[in-house]
Amino acid sequence: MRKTARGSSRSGTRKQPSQTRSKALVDALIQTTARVLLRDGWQALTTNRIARDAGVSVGSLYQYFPNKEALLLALVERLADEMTARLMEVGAALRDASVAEGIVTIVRAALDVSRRDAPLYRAVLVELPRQGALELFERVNRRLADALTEWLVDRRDELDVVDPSLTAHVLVTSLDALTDHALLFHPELLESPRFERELHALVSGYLGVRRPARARRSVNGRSRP
Amino acid sequence: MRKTARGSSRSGTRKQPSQTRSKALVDALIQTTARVLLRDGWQALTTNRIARDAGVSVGSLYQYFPNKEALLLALVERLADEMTARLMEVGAALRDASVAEGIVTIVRAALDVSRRDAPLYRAVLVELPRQGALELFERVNRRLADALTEWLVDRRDELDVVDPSLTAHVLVTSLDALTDHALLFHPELLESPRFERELHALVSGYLGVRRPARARRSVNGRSRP
Amino acid sequence: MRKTARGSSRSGTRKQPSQTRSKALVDALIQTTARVLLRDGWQALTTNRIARDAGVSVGSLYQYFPNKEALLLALVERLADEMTARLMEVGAALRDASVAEGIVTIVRAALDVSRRDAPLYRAVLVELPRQGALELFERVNRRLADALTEWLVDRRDELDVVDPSLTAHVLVTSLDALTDHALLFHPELLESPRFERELHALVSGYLGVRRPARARRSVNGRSRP
Amino acid sequence: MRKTARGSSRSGTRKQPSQTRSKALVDALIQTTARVLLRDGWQALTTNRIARDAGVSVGSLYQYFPNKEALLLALVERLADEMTARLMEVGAALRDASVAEGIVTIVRAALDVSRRDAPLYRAVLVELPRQGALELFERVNRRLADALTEWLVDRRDELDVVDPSLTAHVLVTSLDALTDHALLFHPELLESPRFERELHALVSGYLGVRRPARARRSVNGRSRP
DNA sequence: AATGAATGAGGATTCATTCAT
DNA sequence: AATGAATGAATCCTCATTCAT
Repeated sequence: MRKTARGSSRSGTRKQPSQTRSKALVDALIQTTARVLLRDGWQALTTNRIARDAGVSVGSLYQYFPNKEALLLALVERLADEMTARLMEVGAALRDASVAEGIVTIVRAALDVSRRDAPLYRAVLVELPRQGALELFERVNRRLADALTEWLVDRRDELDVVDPSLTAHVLVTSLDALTDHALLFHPELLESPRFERELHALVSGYLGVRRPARARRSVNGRSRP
Repeated sequence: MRKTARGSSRSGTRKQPSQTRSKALVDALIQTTARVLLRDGWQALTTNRIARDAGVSVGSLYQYFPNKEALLLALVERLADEMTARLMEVGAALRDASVAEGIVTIVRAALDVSRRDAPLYRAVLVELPRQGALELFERVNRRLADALTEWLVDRRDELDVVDPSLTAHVLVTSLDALTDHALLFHPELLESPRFERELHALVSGYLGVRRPARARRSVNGRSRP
Repeated sequence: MRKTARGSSRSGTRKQPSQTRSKALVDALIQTTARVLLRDGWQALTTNRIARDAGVSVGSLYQYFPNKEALLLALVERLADEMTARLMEVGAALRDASVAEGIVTIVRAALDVSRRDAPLYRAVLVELPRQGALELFERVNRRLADALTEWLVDRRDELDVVDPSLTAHVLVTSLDALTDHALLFHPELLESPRFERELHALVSGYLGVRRPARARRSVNGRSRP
Repeated sequence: MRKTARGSSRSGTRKQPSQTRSKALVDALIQTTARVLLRDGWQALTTNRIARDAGVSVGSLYQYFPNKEALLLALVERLADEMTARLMEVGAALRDASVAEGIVTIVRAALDVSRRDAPLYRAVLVELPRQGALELFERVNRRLADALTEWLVDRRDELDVVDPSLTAHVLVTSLDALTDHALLFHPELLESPRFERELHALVSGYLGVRRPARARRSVNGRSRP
């Protein structure tokens, strides 16, 4: 029967790669998927091509992924996991940060996450049409928002924040949306200090942290008289 | 031959639909494309299906569009044009608006544009994997940014703005990114006053306009009467 | 979606071949299916092979048959139709036949139907694993049984028949089963007078028509003293 | 490689399962084959599935069966063997049976054999497309025919039989064909006394044994006391 | 200009079979 | 002997595109 996938879970791997060998195979397949996507784009991304490039047979691919979609999802999942891991560090760094330091940390984190694996992340955002992928990235943001909320609560006195949870959400969403947007349409911005400065200003302004007028450009400077 | 288009121009209509009949046909095809995309999704969006639903033959479709991609692009183009038209009105309304009024206008415009044709816009964002489409939407933003730049220049005295063009760009990008993001992941936000309020706060803060009510502890704000 | 056939009827042709051209194509495909099945057997019966041998593209095949199964069913249907047509003639010939003539007619009909297209019929019986096919052949038998029932009723006085309908059914089923069996395991029997004679004896005996003892072999002879 | 078996003997087990363990394994595989065929049909009948359900590895399956076909054949063989065993008893019972008893015995035997394992037997008949299988069942019939021939010869005086061997063959073939047919198309008949009565009438008529009760108008029958 | 039947390369997926461990 | 991961040829079916009418 060609028509219906009879695999078990329909999304997710077909069998838990407990053995080392299997793990390596799954890894190779996901990485090859990324590579092919980057090198030759969406239309070159066929299961046969992936398998061949990964140095295995199609049969092996289907031993570990019930169908093509599952493989794609695994790629996205992996990307999301890496982002989450990096954001966990940000959360830790945030704990003892002053307001000024915190803002810098957050802005920098947003940029870093986008910069890292930027081309792949971009390809995934642009080329993969699937819904499920987007939800995974949402989860990543939720993680960061939680860490940020905590930080905002701790600095309630110094900041113009009424609802920390909402504010955190808006901040994360904004930064995510802005960096994603930059990644898609103005990749060069991700490397531009000017862009970082503007993000800084946006966050500062939103949080009610004003630097002296006419001195906006000194991001991190001690206020001049 | 599937992958390689041997048609002439590769993007844009194959012939200018000068006759009324042709124009109507092109319209019907684009609208049908939208309808099919909305009703049955990306997978159902085949040229044969579109032609049939539009009441014409595939041959006719290919008389006016060199290939499928061109048809998709035409749909996106039409959407972008409608947005631009609406933003032109915003630009006009902006001319004589005070700072406070302007901010409201801009925020509202961003939301309105996303809300209008939200399902179709969403479908296009989520389902169409093509690169070209995104660039079209960029053009729309550029239009708004220009109008906004002018407005910022005129109100230079009242605002904490050094580089109006850059500020306009960041504002437009932010709002666009935020509303797109909301459209994709939290459609309900587009209808929520809370979301509008936060966008408002973001813009105000970024422009250095403090709203007194909320300024529990305005670090450096000069409260205005 | 590759998995589910989205064709309309799932069994039967995808579109009514109203045009002459289409009819010819459908015919060619069915005949080619038969030819391939006969020449190279079940495993050679792939859609691509059939299309190629029929001198058309696979695409065309799928224009007229929603899937492989439908094509196979069409072949069986055609065979069943031809049998039915031939049996209609038998029904007519039966009307005015005497008891003795009728028995000869029926036995001969059973053999004729099996002999005609015997190899194809055999291939279909042996090789096509599908259920639906079998039901079609059942319909054919029902037709013959009806004609036979009428005949039995008309000759009630001369025959040892209590329930004509049941008797007709048993007769038809027996003859069908016996000839099918012969077709499958002893094809040579279909051409053997001996076999015909035995069928004759079976039917005669079942109907209570006894020929003089020790003279059983004279099938059609006028009884000798 | 799918189509071409490169195994040694092509039919029959690869090695004689001399050890108990091996015997058990072969048994398990055949039984599992039957179970899968019954539960999930022809399509689910893959070697991997069979092995898994039987609790062994595919490798082990191929240790004892050179290819899939051999396994299927073994299943059919087992079924045929069981039938043969049962028919041996019939042959014994026949020895001392009177004409009337013998007819009852034979008819009943035909029905019994079909009824036993009816679902599996049916599945094998309907679903297994292989040629070889059918020949096995032929062997079974030959066995019964031999026993029947002997019986006919012994009762030559009481019966209107010229060629016992041929008559036996026709009888066995008829009964087999009729019960198989019933199994496939009217399974309920196998349990119906009416059907048994008709088979009885068929055999009696064929053998020239008239039942007085029904002989409303026996054309030429010599009524026996 | 319009039609829509025809095309056919290409894609996802299966499964009998092998062979290194 | 047993395992089961790996193989890959082969299958069914799709759909963008063409072109004879």
